[in-house]
Parts: sequence; C-alpha cells; structure tokens
Amino acid sequence: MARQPALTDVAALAGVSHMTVSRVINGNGPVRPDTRRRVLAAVEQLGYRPNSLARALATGRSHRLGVVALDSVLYGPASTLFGIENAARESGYAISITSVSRPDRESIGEAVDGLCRQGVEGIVVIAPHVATGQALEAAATDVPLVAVADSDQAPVPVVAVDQHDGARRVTEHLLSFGHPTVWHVAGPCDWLDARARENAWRSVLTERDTRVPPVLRGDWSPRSGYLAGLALVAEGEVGAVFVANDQMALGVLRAFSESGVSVPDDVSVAGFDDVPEAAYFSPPLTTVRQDFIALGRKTFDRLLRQIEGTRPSARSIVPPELIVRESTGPAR
Amino acid sequence: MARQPALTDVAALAGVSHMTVSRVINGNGPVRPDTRRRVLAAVEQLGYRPNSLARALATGRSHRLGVVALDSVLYGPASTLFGIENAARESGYAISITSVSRPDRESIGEAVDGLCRQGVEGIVVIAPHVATGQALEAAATDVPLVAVADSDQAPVPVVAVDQHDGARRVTEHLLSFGHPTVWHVAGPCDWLDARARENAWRSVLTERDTRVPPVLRGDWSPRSGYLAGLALVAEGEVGAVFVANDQMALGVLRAFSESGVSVPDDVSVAGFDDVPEAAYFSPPLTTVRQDFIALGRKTFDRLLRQIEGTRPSARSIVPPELIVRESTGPAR
DNA sequence: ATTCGTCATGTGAGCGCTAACACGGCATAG
DNA sequence: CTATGCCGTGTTAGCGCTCACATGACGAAT
Repeated sequence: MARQPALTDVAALAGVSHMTVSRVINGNGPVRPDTRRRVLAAVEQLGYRPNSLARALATGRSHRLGVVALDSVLYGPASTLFGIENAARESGYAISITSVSRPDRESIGEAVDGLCRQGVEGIVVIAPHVATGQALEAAATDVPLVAVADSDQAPVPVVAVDQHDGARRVTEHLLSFGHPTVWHVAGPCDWLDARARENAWRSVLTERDTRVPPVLRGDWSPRSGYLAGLALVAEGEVGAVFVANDQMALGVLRAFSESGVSVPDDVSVAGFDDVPEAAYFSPPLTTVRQDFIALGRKTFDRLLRQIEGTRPSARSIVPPELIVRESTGPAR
Repeated sequence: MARQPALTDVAALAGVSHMTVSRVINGNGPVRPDTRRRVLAAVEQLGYRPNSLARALATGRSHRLGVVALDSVLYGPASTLFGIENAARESGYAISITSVSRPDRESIGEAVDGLCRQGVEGIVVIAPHVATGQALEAAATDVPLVAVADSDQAPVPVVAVDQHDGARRVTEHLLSFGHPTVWHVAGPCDWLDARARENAWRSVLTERDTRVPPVLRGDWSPRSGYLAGLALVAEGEVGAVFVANDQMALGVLRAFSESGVSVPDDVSVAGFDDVPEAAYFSPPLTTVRQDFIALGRKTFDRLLRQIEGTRPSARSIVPPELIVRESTGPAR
C-alpha cells in the first residue's frame, strides 16, 4: 500500500510542475484551460486529496478552531457546540474539541495549551463557571479566545444569552399572577449562569419590596430539583417557584405530584432553557427559551472577527424568549 | 508581534542544535543532564510550544481522530461523542469533529473526505441510519473507520449497545405482568436502532404466539410520542407499551395523563435510553440503560487497534441494562 | 599506543505544500 | 523592428519538525 498521492505525483502524471497543480487546486494563479483539464484528470485518477496539514504549515494558517467544552452532556453546551461547528464548517473552518472535567485553572490551561499546539487559529471556551474567568486569565496565549459565558468581568470577549433578562422576565411573569413572592431553586453557585439568574430574580423581588425567600440550591440535575421540591412542599406557604433550569424543574414537578401538590393550581413552576421535553412535562413547563444555535453562530462570528483583526464590540448578547405554558397560572 | 518560537529559536538560546532540543522535548535520544536543563530553561523562557502540525508532517502520524456526528443534540450521540473524546485524549489523540445534517451518501462522503484532508488517522461515524452503511461503502478510503451502529451487515467494523437484547428484555418484562400483548411506538424507520428495537419486540411476541399490534411510528421527539399516545388512547384496548426512546415515552405519558389514563394501573409504559430525566418522569420510567461512555471508550479502543494494525474481533457489543421503575406493573 | 564501541551531539534531507520570484513566449505599442 | 507588458509556467526556498546518518570525544579493551 503506497502512501497517499501528493502534489508532485499529480504533477508527474499530468506532465506539469507541482506549482501548476497547486494553482489548479487553489484556483488562484492563471492556468490555461486545457492544462487545468489535464491536471484535474490526474487528480481524479489518483484520488488526490490536498493535505491541509502541509498547507497550514506553509501558509501559517490552519483554518482550525478549538473548542473547550465541559465534560458533560447538558443540553445547552451540547447545542452551542453544534451551533459553532455548523457556522465554522460553512466558513471552511475545522473544529478540534477538547473536554475538561473541572473548570479550574490547571484543566483549562492544559486544554487551551493543547489546542494551541494543534495550531488552532482561535479558541472558544464553553465552561460557564465562575472560576473559568480567572482560569482564562492565567491561560496566557496570543491565540484569539472567546468565552461563552454571561459575565461582565471576564478577561476575554464574551458571548451569551442574556440570563439576567430571561430570569427577570420569568420572575415578573410569576408575580403577575398575584403570587405574594417567588421562590427560587438555583443552580450551582460556581456557575455564572446560575448566579445571573439568581441575581435577576433577587433584584426583581427587591425592586418591588417583595419578601425574598431563602434560595434552594441544586446542581442542575433532576434529582437535585426533586429534593428541592420536597423541601418546598415541607415549607408549605409556596405559591410560585422559578427553577434555574428545566431538568431541575422536572424534579420539582415530580416532587409536587408525589406530594399531591397541584401545578399550577397550588403552585406555579417555571424553568429555564426550553429543552425539547419541556412542552411535554406534566404540566407543560413555562420556561425561557435560549437559542443555542444562534449563540453558537454568534460565537463563531465573534471569533472570526477577532482572528481577522476586526475589533468586535465588547459584548455579544443573544436575547432569550419567555415561553408560557401550563405550569404557571393565577394563585388559587 | 513576532511569530511563535520554534525549535531553532530554543536551540539558539540554549546554544545547542535543534536536534538536541527535539530529543529533550520527545525524551528519546540520549542527552546529558545539564544540557537537558539548559534546553528546558530556554523552552520555559520562550514559552515554546511544539507544533504538532509540523510533527505530523514529518512523522506521517497526526495523532488525530475524526468523528462524524449527526447534526442533532440527542442524548445518545452526544454522550458517545464525549466518551470517545475522553478515551482519545487519555491516549494522546486529538479529535476533529464534523456534523452532517443528512445521513446520505453525499453528506457522509463529504464529511469523511474532509476529515481525511485533515490528516486524521482514523474516523468514527456516529450516524445510526440505515443509509449510513451504504454511504460508508461509497466513502472509499484507506483510513481506518469504525461505525457506531447496531448492524450486522455494515461494510465496516461496528460498535454498539446491544439493541436487540435491550428491547427483548423490556418486552419480556412487560409481558411478565400478564398483559395480553405489548404495543410499540417505534423510532424512524430509517434508523438502525429503531429497526433493531422493533424487530426484537416483534420476535418476542411472535415467539410466544402473541398478537402483534400495529406499530406506531414516531421520530424520537416528545411531540411524536405524544401523538402516538393519543392514538393509543383512542385505540382503547392497550395494556402495555414499549416506546423506542425515553423522549417519546415522555410524550406518551403526557398524552395518557391528559386523557385520564393512569400509568401503570391502566397502561404500563417502558422507554429506552435511560436519560437522566427518566427517573423523574410521572411516573418514573422503566427503561433500558445504555452506557454511552463505555460505548465511546470501546469505539476508541476498536479504532486504535485498527490503526495499529491489530485485527480486532468482528463486533464489539456493549450490554444494556433494564431499569425497572414505576411506569410498569401488573394489568389492572 | 591503537582499535573499538559508546555516548552526546550535529548535519542534511525531506514530509507536502505555498510564496516569491524568474523566465520564456507572444501580443501590443512605440 | 525593438521595447514593454502580461500570461502561463517553472524554480527555489522555506514552514517546523523528525529521521538517518555523520562526527567527535572519551573510556575500555586489545
């Protein structure tokens, strides 16, 4: 089994110099039509595939992007990844992916370093932890970098769905039914998104001089939502709950249904994300839709602009959308 | 801004030849301890990062794997992807990812071709459609290739969770409660997994001379499950349903709950996948757990073996596990 | 003292490609 | 009829790295 055919093989077969073949392949320099035909025939016959590694080495441009993802299969990050991949592929960029299990300085640093060695032209970090910001600061590199995270104080450009706006709108929606206050099942406190949602919820309540009930904290998992739900049942005087993501909201619904608490008659429940399942929960879940595909595209655009030297605006924000379903309603 | 430091820069700074630096970096050839120290100091000072593109070009080994994934964010494929990535990273392989929107010959061909240009040493195709097999046949390439798909007749090595076994076990589980027969909400008929689950279900019924009810067909989405659920309600005489995945099962549960059909008292419902949410459905869903992380690792091992020339066994199968929860029970 | 082997290092070529320039040939302009 | 220009093509030198070999220094064996 011989090695893959190279430019010179094609050149030899077509009876031209390798440079002419290169011109045909890249469609730049001037080539006479019949020469081009001969070359293309040779390419076809040999099944020649340009070696993009060699090209990258010669040009100094790899047309490759790196993505650092959290080692998890959450709906949001996974969707964002695919959004980025789609946008990148359409623009002729290849994607290298690396996952990290913990969002600390060392892991992120290693991941970024590994991608740089691979010669990526830019890096996206989808690791929406509070620690990620500092970790990125440490990961000193001159490769353009964009983070997918809703943070004002990140040391790198940031793209995100507007968490604050989304959380504000659900909270206001819940209050609009006349509930005395809104409880909150928050995400892990080391997540930026969790903090942003919690802060927005809190500010709506304080703005209106409404009592701020203690926060229940989960870890995004349905199980943690279930436990929070049981705690809320024990609490008794609960009329409305804003749960920081749909998976936990499912757990809350489960706990309520087991305990004979009716949604939305006894308690209104709202989530965040609009996972595909949310419309089929019992009852269908009021939630905030995040357009992760748009987020991915925007992230890619942002990074591309940075690679090409066009200075982008400081913050790229994707607006969320409140999706009202049957899990929220007037107080009984 | 100067370019990234290269081997020669380090060599110059350390006062040695580039080859000595190479030996230090790769830890092979003999180097005197103090020389090594000088070199490492220079590496540190310059912030030198080996360029793996150049290395790949020189050695002919890229240590890169390509993954072709379906353009979707389904739980299974996404988890498998992460399993592969983890295993690969541990073994020093980088991952390039490409997604395809349709599983036809052209898309798959393009995806495989693109990855080959990137110089990958092996390719995993996670595109479990019936058409994928033929598409792979067409994508003639001498790069080692493994498909994640439960098919006997694929033209390439295959790794999969044993769909047949899983489906057989749920069906038998449902029959064990004394239900006269088991209905089936199947996945799209162009998916191998959907076919395998349906075939297994059918064979259990025919083996036992049980009536085989007409198949209801969905598209994996909760919505399609919901519609199937409504159809089952209209049908009336339904005691047990095996739904081909958990998302559709959620839709079925929703339809039943809306229609006042009680699960499992009126109808037993079982799913497939064991998504993290399944335990918190109402009622918690009996389902078949697929260990996608193990699947990913096995896939990587398989591919690695193929790259290194060790001929692997014909079929790598990961066993599924029946998870019994509250959605299944005796006929009323 | 000479030969040999080993260790530590250096040299040159080449992986497959592109950028930059060099060079004939033919048309047009002077 | 020579000068100027452009077109089509070839030549050369790298990109950053590794491989295969060459070289020199030193100790041990002859």
